[in-house]
Amino acid sequence: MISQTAEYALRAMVCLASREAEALPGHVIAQITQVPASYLHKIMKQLVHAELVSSQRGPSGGFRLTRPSSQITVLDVIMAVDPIKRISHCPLNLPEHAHSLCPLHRRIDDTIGQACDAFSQTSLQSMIENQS
Amino acid sequence: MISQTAEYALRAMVCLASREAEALPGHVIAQITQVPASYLHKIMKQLVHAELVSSQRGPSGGFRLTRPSSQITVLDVIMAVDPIKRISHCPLNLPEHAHSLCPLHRRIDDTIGQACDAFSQTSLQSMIENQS
DNA sequence: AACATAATGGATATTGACATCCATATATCT
DNA sequence: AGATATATGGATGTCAATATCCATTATGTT
Repeated sequence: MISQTAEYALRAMVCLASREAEALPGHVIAQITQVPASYLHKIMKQLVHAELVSSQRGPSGGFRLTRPSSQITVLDVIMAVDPIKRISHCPLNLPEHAHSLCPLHRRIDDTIGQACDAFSQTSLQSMIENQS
Repeated sequence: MISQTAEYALRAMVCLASREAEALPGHVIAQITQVPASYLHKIMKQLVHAELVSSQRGPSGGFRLTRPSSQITVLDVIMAVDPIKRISHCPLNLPEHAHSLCPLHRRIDDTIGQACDAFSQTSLQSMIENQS
């Protein structure tokens, strides 16, 4: 459903959300979220690039959210690190399906759409009640 | 959302559904569905093992559905070749999440569940109107 | 019996996601 | 200025999913 990378990114973002306004260094996030530290750095870079988190080098530096956790959705995070691809045309490339998907891919894409909707309606804030 | 293998399996099953009762050899299915023939054989073997299709060797042999297409769902096909895994426990293995998922994984698993529901409510038959 | 057709099984190759490592750049503190 | 802490960038390694290939087995036809 979602990739390992997206799972890691979500853990890191929930971790940051639960300590809002505090800058957390990468190795601390890695320790808390159980994500391999060296790989997490790759992911954090993508989140910085997507402007979901800001970074600060040097002592007492680290990462923090750029927006309140209520304004960041699960979908935002997923799309930043591992974009969900919608099916825009039938992979068979048949001429008769040029402008509308065949029933199979119509159905699959609808389901992808439902998942995106669900993820877009869930903010990070809503995940930090009771959260470790 | 679904793996390449599941996509291939679905194409093959829809292909068989649209030619019900006729045995189609693997290379014909491969040609129609644009799935690499040698890889398709691997997949067909899994579908046979799951008893969604039966196979017949020799001349005029091939594959055919074991049940009417109205009684096979998209989920049946996906689970046969690439089982969707539900999240049964928090991957962090925290003691406080031993018996209930944390909000993040609760949300993700709910979405997986919704997708499974959608796929389980869609029969192969419903995909063969207008289908090539 | 011989032949042709088709599935099955097993070994191997390719590719991309995941992961590690090391060097470098940047910032803070004393 | 020097030392330390931290992010960044690039090269490389690992592994599972995907894909290919060839030999073997089964079945129908002549």
